[in-house]
Amino acid sequence: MSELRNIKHSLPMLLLQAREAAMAKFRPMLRSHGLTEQQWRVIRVLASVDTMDASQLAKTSVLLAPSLTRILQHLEKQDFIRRDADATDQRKSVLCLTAKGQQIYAVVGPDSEALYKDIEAKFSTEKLNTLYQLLSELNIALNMPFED
Amino acid sequence: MSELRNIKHSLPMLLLQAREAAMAKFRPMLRSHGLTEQQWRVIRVLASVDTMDASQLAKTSVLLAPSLTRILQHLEKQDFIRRDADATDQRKSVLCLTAKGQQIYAVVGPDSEALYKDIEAKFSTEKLNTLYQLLSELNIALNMPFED
DNA sequence: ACATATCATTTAACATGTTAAGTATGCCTC
DNA sequence: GAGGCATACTTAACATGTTAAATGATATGT
Repeated sequence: MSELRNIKHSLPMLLLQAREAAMAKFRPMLRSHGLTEQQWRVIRVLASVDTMDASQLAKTSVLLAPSLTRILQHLEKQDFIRRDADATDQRKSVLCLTAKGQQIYAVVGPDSEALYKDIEAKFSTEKLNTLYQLLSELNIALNMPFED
Repeated sequence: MSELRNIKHSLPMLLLQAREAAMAKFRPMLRSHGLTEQQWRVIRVLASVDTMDASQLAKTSVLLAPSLTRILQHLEKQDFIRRDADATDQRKSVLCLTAKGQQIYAVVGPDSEALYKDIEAKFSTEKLNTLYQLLSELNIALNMPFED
């Protein structure tokens, strides 16, 4: 009935579908551990760094600040993370995993890794590497300040 | 502090970041027309087909059924869409754009197309085509029933 | 026809996404 | 050192994401 760009050639739609396909098995796995996808992202980032302030954590885990606020409240209540005041800037919260947080990371990590391996088994390593490269380049290109 | 897969090599994370980058300018544009990203997806799909039932609409616009239910209620209240009963199956709703729906599609469409052109200007057509191809292949590969 | 399973959609409940506004702290300059 | 601006969150309000369960209609087997 209409022209315009076919939805199959819409980059955001293809990215969305691809992500859904890639995540499909992750969510049930995480749910079986009582975690959401986003909570796991936060735990995973904190597991890789010892300590991080909330702003950086939001960027690294690709969450907006209001979402992160709620997720941290949740994780703190469950004793997976701890927040300390920054010594030199009272505005900042410094987050880290508790022992319990490190423990669940150790439990969920292998399940997560296994699912990544499944993906790699279904799609050639070469194509996957090309895809990584292109997505990285796209991220850089689109974040260029031209025409902003 | 820990090993495991670097978050920069996580396919779902790269796809999420790429999508965020690609969508960044779309949301403010759509908002200026009073639409959300998801509402626009529904309108756009309906504009391309005359008529579609809700299940197909959900698949095509990459929305889960409960989300689509709410979005359709919203769009119906604003008189952008109309729902009719399916003649042969009372369970189905058949959706279509109203005149007002077609009108907003005609208004927003060009703005949307302009933003796609911006993306294409920042990333070579060749790379974009490779990316489309790889994403399509990934979608197919990941939806294979092996190991399900 | 009847029981049963399946399908299409909706509702419910809770978590997150998104934008705007609020609060508190730090920085900077006059 | 008071005002003004920026930064680091937090809150609020509404929309969507996600899973489970409910509802109603249809297909299927006996």
